[in-house]
Amino acid sequence: MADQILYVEDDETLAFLTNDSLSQEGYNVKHYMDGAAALKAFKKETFDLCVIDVMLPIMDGFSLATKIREVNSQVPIIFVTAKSMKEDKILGLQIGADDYITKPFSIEELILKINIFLKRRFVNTTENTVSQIGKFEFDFKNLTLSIDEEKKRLTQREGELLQQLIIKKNDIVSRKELLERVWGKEDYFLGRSMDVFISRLRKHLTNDPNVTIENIHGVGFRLSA
Amino acid sequence: MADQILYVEDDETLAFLTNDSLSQEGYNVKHYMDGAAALKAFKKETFDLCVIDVMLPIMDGFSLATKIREVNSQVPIIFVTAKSMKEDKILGLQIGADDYITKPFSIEELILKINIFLKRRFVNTTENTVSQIGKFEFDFKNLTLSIDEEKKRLTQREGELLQQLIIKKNDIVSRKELLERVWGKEDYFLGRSMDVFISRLRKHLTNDPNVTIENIHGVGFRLSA
DNA sequence: ACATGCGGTTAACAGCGCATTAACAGCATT
DNA sequence: AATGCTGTTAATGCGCTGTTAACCGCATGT
Repeated sequence: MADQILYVEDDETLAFLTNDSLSQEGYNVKHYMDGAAALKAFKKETFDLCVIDVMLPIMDGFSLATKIREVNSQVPIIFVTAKSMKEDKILGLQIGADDYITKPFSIEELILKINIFLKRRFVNTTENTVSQIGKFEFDFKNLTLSIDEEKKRLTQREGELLQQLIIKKNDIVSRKELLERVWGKEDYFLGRSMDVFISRLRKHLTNDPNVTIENIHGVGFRLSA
Repeated sequence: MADQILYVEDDETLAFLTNDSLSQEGYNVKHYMDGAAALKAFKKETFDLCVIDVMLPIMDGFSLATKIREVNSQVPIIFVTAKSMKEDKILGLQIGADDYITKPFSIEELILKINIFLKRRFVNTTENTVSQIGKFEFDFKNLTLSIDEEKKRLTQREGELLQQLIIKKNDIVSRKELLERVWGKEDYFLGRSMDVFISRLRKHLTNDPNVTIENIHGVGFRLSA
């Protein structure tokens, strides 16, 4: 799911360019020409980050930020200031902006700033680590494998290996790839070690006969559900 | 308790001025002339934030940041770059810097950036001072743990550790994360120290058998209720 | 200056978990 | 049939964990 960005800018040419670049970066950008429209949108949808120009018709950027903060005290806000004016910066940051960028700015710099906040948030929020595999529910973060109200605990290695197999569910994963991703390197003994773990995983997965780990001779394994 | 800032800068005049301003702001600034000295200090003491010049003798700012990240993946790092060099910025931010500032910078701007991070951290830890955990009621601010009209007093460290476990109730928290959040950094002895505290917490929590701190071998702990 | 108490750290040891290794049986491919 | 690959179980041993107790620094009180 792409991160949704609220972008408020009245200069149409700049907005078009920025919107384009951010979209190419993989963000879902919603652009508004004035603060009132932006605020209305913010109240209806959820945004992961806001980029707001300070100089705006109808409602200026600071007022908009204040209104946004009333609804949401967490969402990161980045201000775009027309000139380098120290007082404005301070005012904006006190309102609860998290950063600002001065026109003219390079699009790379803006992307960097956006990434900083979205990366940080990603660390804080609980990543979706639960995958469904047949009748099982596997929680990678908590290393649990559940089926029919029964919950098993896996070890770290078991979990990592299962995770790798699930990522390529119904596809073959080569021994080499598994070894590198789970153990970091490959040699003969680690290979045998992995076989032991495959064996244990199979035992863990017996409760749903539709879920199987099959061996592809000389190549690797395939988890199918 | 004043926030402690690690400041690495080889230009003595600039360092003196900055140090002075930050001290007046109420920060406890420790200044080092080179990366090696700074790293040594970082490993010995706890810092709430780092301000690092990129151009340094002996060990450059990026290398220093990398080393710091090995010990502590959480502490905010602000880079000071001599020129506006895009590649360097990107490199620095990928290493795990949280922001950067370009020379020459106004001291107000630096203070603003510092405040953003320290304020943010503050916001995260102060909300929700009373939490319910099983039959217990834990008041983080007052460091009290109550059950059935019986009230126990916890120590500061016990409280912080319990708080971190409660925040991720029913989820695994890694040893690394606990160490960084409660002790500010990680090493072998602090790890053992933490085990002692886990042991003490378990003793405090015996009155409700449904509340347990379980160990996830080689990973961390999980408080379940 | 000397006790006292408190809280956090370090030391020491017991115990256990789990990845690895070994060993052997069975299977696939040639 | 021969060879290499895989499945499984069991043994081994390292490293992680639980716990008690001693220790140390610091603040407070006498």
